[in-house]
Amino acid sequence: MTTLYDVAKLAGVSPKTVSRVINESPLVADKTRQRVLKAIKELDYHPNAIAASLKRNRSNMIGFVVPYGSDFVFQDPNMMEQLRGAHDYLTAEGFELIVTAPIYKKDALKEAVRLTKNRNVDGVILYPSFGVDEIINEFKEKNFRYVTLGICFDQQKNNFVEVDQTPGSFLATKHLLSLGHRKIGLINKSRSFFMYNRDDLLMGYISALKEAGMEFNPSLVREGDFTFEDGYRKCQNLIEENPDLSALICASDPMTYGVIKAICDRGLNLNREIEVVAGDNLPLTQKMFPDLSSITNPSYEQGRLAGKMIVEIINESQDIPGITLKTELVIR
Amino acid sequence: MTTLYDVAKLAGVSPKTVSRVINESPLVADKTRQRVLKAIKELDYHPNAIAASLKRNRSNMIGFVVPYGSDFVFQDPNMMEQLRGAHDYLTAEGFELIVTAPIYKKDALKEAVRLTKNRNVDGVILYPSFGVDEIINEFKEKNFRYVTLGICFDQQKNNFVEVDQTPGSFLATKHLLSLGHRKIGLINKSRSFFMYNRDDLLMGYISALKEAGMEFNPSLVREGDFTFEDGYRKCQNLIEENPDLSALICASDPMTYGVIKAICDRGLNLNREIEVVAGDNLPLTQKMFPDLSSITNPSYEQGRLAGKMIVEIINESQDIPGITLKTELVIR
DNA sequence: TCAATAAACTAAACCGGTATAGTTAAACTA
DNA sequence: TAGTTTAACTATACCGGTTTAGTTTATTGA
Repeated sequence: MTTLYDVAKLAGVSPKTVSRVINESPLVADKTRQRVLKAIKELDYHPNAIAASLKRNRSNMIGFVVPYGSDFVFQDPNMMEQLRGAHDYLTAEGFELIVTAPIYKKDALKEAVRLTKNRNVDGVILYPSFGVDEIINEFKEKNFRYVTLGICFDQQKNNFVEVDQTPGSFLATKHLLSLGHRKIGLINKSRSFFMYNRDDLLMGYISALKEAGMEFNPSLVREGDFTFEDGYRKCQNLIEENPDLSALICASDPMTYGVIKAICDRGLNLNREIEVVAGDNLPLTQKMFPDLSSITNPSYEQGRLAGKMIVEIINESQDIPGITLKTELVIR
Repeated sequence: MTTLYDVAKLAGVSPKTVSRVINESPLVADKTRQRVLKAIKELDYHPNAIAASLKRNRSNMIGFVVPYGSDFVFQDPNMMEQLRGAHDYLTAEGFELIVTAPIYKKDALKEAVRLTKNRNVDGVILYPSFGVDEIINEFKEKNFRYVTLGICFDQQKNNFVEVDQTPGSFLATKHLLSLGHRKIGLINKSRSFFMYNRDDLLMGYISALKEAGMEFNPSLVREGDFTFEDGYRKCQNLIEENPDLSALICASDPMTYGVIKAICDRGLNLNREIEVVAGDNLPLTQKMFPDLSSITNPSYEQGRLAGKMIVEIINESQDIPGITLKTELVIR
């Protein structure tokens, strides 16, 4: 291993001067800089980030902690989009992304703490999940840096990037109503799943109905857990309880796939007999089912902004007001 | 920050003794250990992995480098499965996983080098891609640890976990032949895509034909780039050139989705008019198209074994013979 | 009983950078 | 010209662990 000292020796300067050259400090004369750069090249020197981290007390690493175990996460396209967004921003900014998916939901926050305390990550991006309140309190107390993908507790004002699904579901419902549909099902997200404390999707749905002077019928709504299987089940269930169902809005694309399968399995014609609005507008959905209207879900942007926000929080050493993104509707 | 010294002071022992307790060394008397553990608890002490890494010259971090940019990678289910396998093994073994997806293919290997030299990862898992020969040579020379997901160069004997697709495509072809199909299309993987130097999929296909006494017809074969779009295009193309095509084998599931779309778009009936064998047997495919036979692709296992192998290489400080997994066929 | 050995522990150097404080040389000011 | 300021650079402590070599205490053996 060649070290900074080897370079200093060869260039005939002090270690600090080499350090300055590496960090592009202006406090080095051009002649000296050239000499140091030459030595660096000659020795094929690469600075040791670990050593720098130790002294700087900053690792330039960000933890990305996802709950529910890897089999859920790495197969959930929305989480992958969020991860992708965070990855793209953070690597461009010189950060390394440590990804971890603890098997048990309740371990997710412990993981965030572990990464911060033991691994010295500069910050963590995490999902709302059970027991988050106390951990976030611990984070606040100890001045740990974090950004949550969604709101974790009622009074949270800072350090989150959430998606408000009201506009998308409002527009979707309105669109379906305008097409003449009167019995519109909704496969909502489960309230308990991420401890979401807002019921945006349902609110958008209800207010569109209200606007049209229609009554809200709870038997047209189901809560789903974001999986294919649950989309399938809940769709079957909805159709059985509401034989005159003619349209269906889904909270997520994996559930949409389940819904499509259920509709086909019942021998019904997708969109002709039951019109479906997809939940995320993922690329695969667009390609496989190009004539499905879809609520958009800005997962990639959410992840990107979470990356941006954590960097800001780190650099400015203070909390940042949360961001709320909005869903839209793509009519096809 | 409480440090090891604070603990040592409170417990009335030397720093080294605390270090021994942390690392579960047997060279500490039980009484002393208890005293130290009490002090650790009292001070809520967490060891600093960065400091330990610096002296140990080992970071317990593994780099996972994927080429082609994040939009491909995080949306390619097979890569995610490999990542998931590696994640599960490595985190269980106490390693952190740094994931990075450089935008340009050619940067993937530079990334691997950067992670090793600058970030001090203990090893990297990487994909075969262009220019890999020289980099692997550099890795060998400098004694860097690596495992490749596939074979990178002709003479590679060590440090890889690859999948031999011969058995799956042989069995798939045989199966289709046994059902009476005589014109069986193959959407192969592109040879140049990963610099695969073996043509296993094609070989399995050809040898099954040969066994059945049939002639190999190159116009039934297309190379695909693993995307939905290319599956769609190549399927259209195959059908146009071979109107009597009655069955089709796909090298991957995303391409299978494209194929299915193309078949439906032509008004043909999937499986009744053109029988399709899927390429990966991904969970989503199983759920969406439960009566599609499929070649299996042990991506998760491949990733897991890559994780296992890199740990072995690190611990034993020597190369490990490569592993070849085999595909199978699931008939549905 | 006392030397030899093993067990338990410690002091101080070290890993490879960065930060602090201080030094030297050149440039500027009155 | 002497005094002051600025630019460029250096010596050394430091980050928080681990390692090395050595010391003290307890145990064993003849």
